[in-house]
Amino acid sequence: MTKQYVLRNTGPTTLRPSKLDYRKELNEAQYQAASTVEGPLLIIAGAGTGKTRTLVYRVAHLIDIGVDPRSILLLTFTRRAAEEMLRRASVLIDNRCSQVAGGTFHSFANLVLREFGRRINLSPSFTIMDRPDSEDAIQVLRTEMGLNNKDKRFPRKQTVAEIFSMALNKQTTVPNLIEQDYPHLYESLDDLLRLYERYVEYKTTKTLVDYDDLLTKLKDLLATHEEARRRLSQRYQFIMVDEYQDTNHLQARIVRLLAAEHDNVAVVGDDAQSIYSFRGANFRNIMDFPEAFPGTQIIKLEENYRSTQPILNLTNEIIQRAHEGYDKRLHTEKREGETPILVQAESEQMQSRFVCQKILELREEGVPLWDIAVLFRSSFHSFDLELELARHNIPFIKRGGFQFMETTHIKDLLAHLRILANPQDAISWNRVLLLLEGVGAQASQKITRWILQGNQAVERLRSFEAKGKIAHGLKTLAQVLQVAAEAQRPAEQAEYLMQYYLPILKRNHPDDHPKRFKDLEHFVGITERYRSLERLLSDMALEPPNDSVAGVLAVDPDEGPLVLSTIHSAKGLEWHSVFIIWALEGRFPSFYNINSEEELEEERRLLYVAATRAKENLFITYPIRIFDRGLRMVLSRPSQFIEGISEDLLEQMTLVDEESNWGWES
DNA sequence: CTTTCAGACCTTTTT
DNA sequence: GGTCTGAAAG
Repeated sequence: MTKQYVLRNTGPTTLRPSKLDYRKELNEAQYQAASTVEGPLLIIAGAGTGKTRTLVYRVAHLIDIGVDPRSILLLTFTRRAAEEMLRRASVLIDNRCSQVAGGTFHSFANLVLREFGRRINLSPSFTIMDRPDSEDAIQVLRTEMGLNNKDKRFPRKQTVAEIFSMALNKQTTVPNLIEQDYPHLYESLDDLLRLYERYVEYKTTKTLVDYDDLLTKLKDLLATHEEARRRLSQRYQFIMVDEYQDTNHLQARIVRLLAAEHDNVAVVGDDAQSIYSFRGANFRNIMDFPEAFPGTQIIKLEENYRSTQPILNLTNEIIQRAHEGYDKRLHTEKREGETPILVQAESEQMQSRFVCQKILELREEGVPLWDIAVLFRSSFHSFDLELELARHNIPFIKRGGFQFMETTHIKDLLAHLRILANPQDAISWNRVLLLLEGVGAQASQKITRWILQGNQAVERLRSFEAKGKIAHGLKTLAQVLQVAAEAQRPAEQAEYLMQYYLPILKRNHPDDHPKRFKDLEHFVGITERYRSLERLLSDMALEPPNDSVAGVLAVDPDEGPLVLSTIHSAKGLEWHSVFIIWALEGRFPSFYNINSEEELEEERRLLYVAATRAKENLFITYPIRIFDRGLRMVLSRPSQFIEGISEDLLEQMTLVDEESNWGWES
């Protein structure tokens, strides 16, 4: 058989004029952004200015002029965003769009490292640790090092994990970070540094990779292996990055290296919508882009197609009060519209009742539930509202905050699967062993060490000498893992392991195991979609299904549910009507983020992002005089971001309780 | 010595 | 609902 050499249609020489008739569909700036395909391009796109639309046309245009879809890389903030854009591009052109490489930086790093990891001594079968996994590892090492039974208090594992991660993402060192942001932990600095060293070593020996490693290792690969860099850069001839204001220096560096061969990079972002600095994101990345890429063309999209003028008047005012000067005033042709409304409620309960009642009214007026969203700063802010919605049988889904993948029982089941995929995964062994009766922290670590000393993990587990209950538990576990390993599909393995896990579930959660069981079944359902266990596990770590199961029981199957979301998870989305609840000083801005000007500015941008999600109606609500148990203080002032805004821009409203008129009744 | 259980405390935002 | 602590139980 003759060997074949595939000639690929990439590079500018094959470009031909586009047949796509998109000139009519885009305004001048959008058209420029979509059709400028070569060289570095910075698109500054205000909220609702058709940024996604522009990117969609850009992808379609590239393919239309003959670019091989496989040589296009579309980096977005979530995988769903990439999928959505490619779906829309497919409608414009054809299915070739599905061959475009797209996803988050982390998922892209995952793919590249599975392919090229060997070059930096990383086994391609590495397991991705999510944040709780990192915390578990830190916990194990801390106990091992005897750091928790000293007289001085050691920071909690979450804090430790956050410090380690932050140091990398903010491009600083642990000592510097402690000095700046955690001065109260200064006395633990030496221990933290030793722990950090152990943590790095631990991950390496166990073939574990955390979120930060994905980016760091990809950067290292590109920076130090010229051959890999050249191959990747030649493979991805046209690179696009969405939400560039929320990338950090590592990601910027990765983009720079990936584009080394051609400089064909288009980044899109809005400095006024940067809301991820807690993750090391820096909106100055946007400003610095032209320096990293000399000859950058800059295009600004300023016409808003989403919101009515009254909504824009308010959002312009909110961002105008920022100290960092964003020279941005969005305008729109959609002049008519309702003035946004500020609602003061007596109590949290009244706030929830108002939102429910108004939602039902909107629905009567013909606004579908799925086109309404309730947004909030922190995920627990919606707890009371969730109860109220349930009372009115209003179906909803909740996004952001604590996820279903992070619940104990799902993580337990997942740990069993992870052992099958990576028998070196000490974190999962530890978790799985702790579930056995009679096994605590000491025993589980001892057994884990024993297992990892050999190659045949399950055999090692069998040969561990134990007595009574423990011995029995280990035998059963070994047997179950062996049988599960022989199953073909991930779903069969998950189902089998779930059966084994059920008695443990009942024992550990006597009160609510039926509810948790439903979650497990739901999870097993998700695994049906996968043929490869490795792929399943990567996806669960990088792009977990992020809708909670709670509100899925829609009353009317034709009508999608109402959306409850943290503002962070609402990024890039839009709704007919938007409620922003808890606009209360201490909650929004969050009490934890009022210590510096930068933090406060980010909170303000967060409100800006939330308010610019609305197309027609915007309600901002707050309950007055609330005792916050967590903060142990009374919150009684509306958010500083909306205080003193003129009534022309934000109409004020107070709630009157119908029942209070019946005072004579009781 | 290790596990288990009861009670106190705290809860930002996410790949 | 989670984590951490201390004390009882194994």
